[in-house]
Amino acid sequence: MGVNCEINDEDKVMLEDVVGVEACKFLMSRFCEEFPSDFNDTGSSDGGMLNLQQGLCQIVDGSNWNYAILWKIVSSKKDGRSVLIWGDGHCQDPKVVVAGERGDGGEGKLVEGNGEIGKKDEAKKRVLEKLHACFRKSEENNFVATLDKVSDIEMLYLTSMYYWFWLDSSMGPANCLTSGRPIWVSDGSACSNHYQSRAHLAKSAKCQTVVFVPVKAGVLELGSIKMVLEEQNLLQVVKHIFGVPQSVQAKAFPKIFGCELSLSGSKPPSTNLNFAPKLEDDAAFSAESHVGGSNVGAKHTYGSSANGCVSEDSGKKLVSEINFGGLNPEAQTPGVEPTKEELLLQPKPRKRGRKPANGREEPLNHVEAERQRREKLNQRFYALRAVVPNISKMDKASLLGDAISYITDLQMKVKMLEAEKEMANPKQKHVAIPEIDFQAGQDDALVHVSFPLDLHPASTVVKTLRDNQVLAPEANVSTTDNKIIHTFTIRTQNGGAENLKEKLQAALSL
Amino acid sequence: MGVNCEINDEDKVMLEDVVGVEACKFLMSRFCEEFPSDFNDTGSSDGGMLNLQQGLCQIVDGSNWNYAILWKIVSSKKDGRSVLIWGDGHCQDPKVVVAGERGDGGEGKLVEGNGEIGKKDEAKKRVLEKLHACFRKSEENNFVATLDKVSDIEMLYLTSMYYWFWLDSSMGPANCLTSGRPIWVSDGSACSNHYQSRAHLAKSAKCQTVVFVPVKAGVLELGSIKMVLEEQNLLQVVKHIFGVPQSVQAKAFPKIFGCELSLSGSKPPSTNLNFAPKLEDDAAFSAESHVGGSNVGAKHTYGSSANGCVSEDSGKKLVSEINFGGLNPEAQTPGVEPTKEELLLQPKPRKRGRKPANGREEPLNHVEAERQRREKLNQRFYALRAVVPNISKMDKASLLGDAISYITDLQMKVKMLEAEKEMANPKQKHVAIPEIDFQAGQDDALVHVSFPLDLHPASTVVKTLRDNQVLAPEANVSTTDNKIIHTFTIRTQNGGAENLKEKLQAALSL
DNA sequence: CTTTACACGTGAGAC
DNA sequence: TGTCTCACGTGTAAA
Repeated sequence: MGVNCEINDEDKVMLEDVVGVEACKFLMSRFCEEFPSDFNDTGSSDGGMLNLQQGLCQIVDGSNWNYAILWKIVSSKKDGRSVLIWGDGHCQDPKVVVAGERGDGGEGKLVEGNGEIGKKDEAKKRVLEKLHACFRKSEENNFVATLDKVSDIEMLYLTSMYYWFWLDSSMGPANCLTSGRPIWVSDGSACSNHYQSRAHLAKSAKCQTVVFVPVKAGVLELGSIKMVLEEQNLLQVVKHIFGVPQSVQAKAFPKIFGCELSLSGSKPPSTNLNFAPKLEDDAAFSAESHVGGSNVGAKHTYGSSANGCVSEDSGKKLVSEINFGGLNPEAQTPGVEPTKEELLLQPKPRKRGRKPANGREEPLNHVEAERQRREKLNQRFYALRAVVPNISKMDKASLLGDAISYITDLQMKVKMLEAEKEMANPKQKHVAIPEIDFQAGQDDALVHVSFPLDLHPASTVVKTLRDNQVLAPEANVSTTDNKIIHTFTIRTQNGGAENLKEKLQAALSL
Repeated sequence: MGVNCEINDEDKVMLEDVVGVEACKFLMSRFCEEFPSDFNDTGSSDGGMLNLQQGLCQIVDGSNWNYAILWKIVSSKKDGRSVLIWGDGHCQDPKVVVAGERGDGGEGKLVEGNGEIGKKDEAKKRVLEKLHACFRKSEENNFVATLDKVSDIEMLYLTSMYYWFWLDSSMGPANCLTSGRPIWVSDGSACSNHYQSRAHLAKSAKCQTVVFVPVKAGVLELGSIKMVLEEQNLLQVVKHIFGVPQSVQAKAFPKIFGCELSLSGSKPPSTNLNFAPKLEDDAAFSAESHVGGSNVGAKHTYGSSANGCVSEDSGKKLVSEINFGGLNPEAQTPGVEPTKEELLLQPKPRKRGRKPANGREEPLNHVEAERQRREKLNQRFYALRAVVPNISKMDKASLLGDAISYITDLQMKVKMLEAEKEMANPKQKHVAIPEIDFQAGQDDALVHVSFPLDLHPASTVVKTLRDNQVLAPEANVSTTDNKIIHTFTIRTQNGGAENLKEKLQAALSL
């Protein structure tokens, strides 16, 4: 198509309008930066999914999820810095199903396509074309042209294609990877924090739930416009399909260990100072040594980044970072034996980054369990907040109160509606036909059936005729296969019946 | 009436049936005990409400409350023991409004009275008459005879009239008085605990909320069949109308102080032992000295009976004992000066029953405030539990999850029902009359109106006729004022139309 | 024994 | 400044 990769002011305004100011800024900066082309694909080097697309479909199709994106972790050949890039994805929203892959673009399958493409859709398409032109090599075919209509979910999904992240964020996929723990957010406003610059797109798409799961190749992102509650089951499935990250923690981010340490004790400043020397050792250890096969990363799961690194952000309260099945064996099964490698490499520091209070090991898991319990509970609170409208105040008690009155309101509403329904339905066939008179003659019979006028479908006709002083006390009814035809023979001679046809039609169309 | 005050076995069975086994037992025991007639009316001695009834009406009428009872505290002239007796009350349920006062019985105003008095109502009336005969002096007129129908709420209310309590209970009005704190329970099952032997009556009346508020003259009890959430506003109003108790704590119940102490520290047993000696002093102090005018009772509010005395009862979790406006000035305004009397009488023990951690006073109120916050939150949880059906597990997280899915379910239900309603209503008048044919002649016109058979009220008739191989392709319709009469002339000669009348009636009554 | 859920006292941030 | 809410670590009790 005739779209070049220069972005003029007009383009920028359109871009800002469609993807939001932040995303525009982000994408412009990405455009200015050199695209990281010198990265090793660390994920696929040791046997990643043969067919990512298949796995993604398995997760998304027929589920509540509207899209899945696999952010692939790759590391620079030069300095070893890691970056998350678009690996693959799958999108499915109520109306449109699109599957896209980075290499060959994507094929848009249109389920519903009315010819009318709104102004906004046109803008979306132009933005996608522009992005494609700017970020993709020219030999890649432009799949955008094949799309008729771009839903908001699709827009979020397709724009994400041009994203890539350094692992320096305390939010979103990067944080998921560095913390090594899944992030499950099912509150719209909290989602925004994790969509970061994609927040505007996510909001437009009405995304209510976003989940990041650390997997072997990087991070799997799932999004839904529904509110999907935290579900360990799904995490297990994801783990099964996409594998578990070998070494969860990032290779060169001692910062997060610092963060983890800073929240270890109940008084962060002092304990942080006390444990600072150990931090360096540990960071060096995990930066250099890959202990293959065993879950060394589990050692770092105690310090939740939701409590540490994100601490200055108000969004911390809205985030649940849950434990990931068997990913954290120490927390799940506390008495587990450390592996040989662990014993070899760390003979002394049994629990890093966390003061065991009195030297004994037991309360540690207790603390962690309690932390998780709290997080789960909070997650439910945020979820509740999402489904209850008219929250008076933001505190929990008010929320519960509002939820209760909302529920009782709904119950009443349902009761009333159902009562109405019950009243309406049988009345039509029951109350409407109370009077039947059967006069049997010799060879024939007369059946009189009497209906209340109001409930009779012909009532509007009769009433309209009466309103116009037209007398039609009698009518003939003939029944065909599936129709009943009332034939009213009326006198129109004494005037007042002008435009009667129009009046009837008007009355009937009400 | 011809009801004597002897209770035979038959009476007892009826009594048990109507008021429940417990209430029957309680009332029988009360009947055997001598009614406390030698009590001082401590409440009215220092200027109680001039017109209690007025205040009770003010609280109940037009509100969600179905009844209000003022339990008056009176103390024995002999031994100083206190008892709560029926002071006054006001009852208002959806159907019946009754106001009763102890002295002159009560006047029953019947709003709705259909002449049909059921067997159960008869039993209720007989029970009330029996109770009246047993407990009231003969000169009091029997108001029961004036009642036509006794609702369950009324039954609870009227039976309560014959109740009186020693202050030795950890539940209900007695506990409210001894603890000096309002009790607000808006969970049906938890209500039972506080209704004590009246539980069966309360359950029959479907009482969902019961509130006890300590007031000047004793304890105000409010009950509602609705779930009414804790509301400080109401407590303030009650306080304003009925006044604040002068000396909240009971005169001779060191037991509750012991209870209060037992829960003071985080390790009940040890602290309880440590503070046991002090207990005796304090108990003696408050038993002997009436410090008029100041809120000495506030000293005792830390030990909440909901946490202490009731501890072995599972109902403890279902009870909220909340702070009562200015009733607990220390908790509300921490820096308040102790009164002279307090300083004189207790020079040393600053905060009884609670170790101030580090000697400073500030965290104490903090602790209390937090306690209240927790209780409030829990109260909401129990309330939520009450309105959400199908609770899978009893823990909070599951409760919230269930509530959320219940809400979404309800929302969907409402949406569907409303959609159905929208679909059904216009369809009846809109889709049913799509075809109208107007043939205007010279002096007359023919109006053909055609309906789908299924939506026509006469369809059952037509179908029934068809099913019986009766041909009636034509019928005559005549319209009267508010009826439409279809007259079908049918041939019945070729048989198969036997019992046609019955068949028609059967089809129409479906 | 472990697991799980809860309430408590406490420090901290928000207003 | 106090007041209110929250999250945290801890003790405890039931499963």
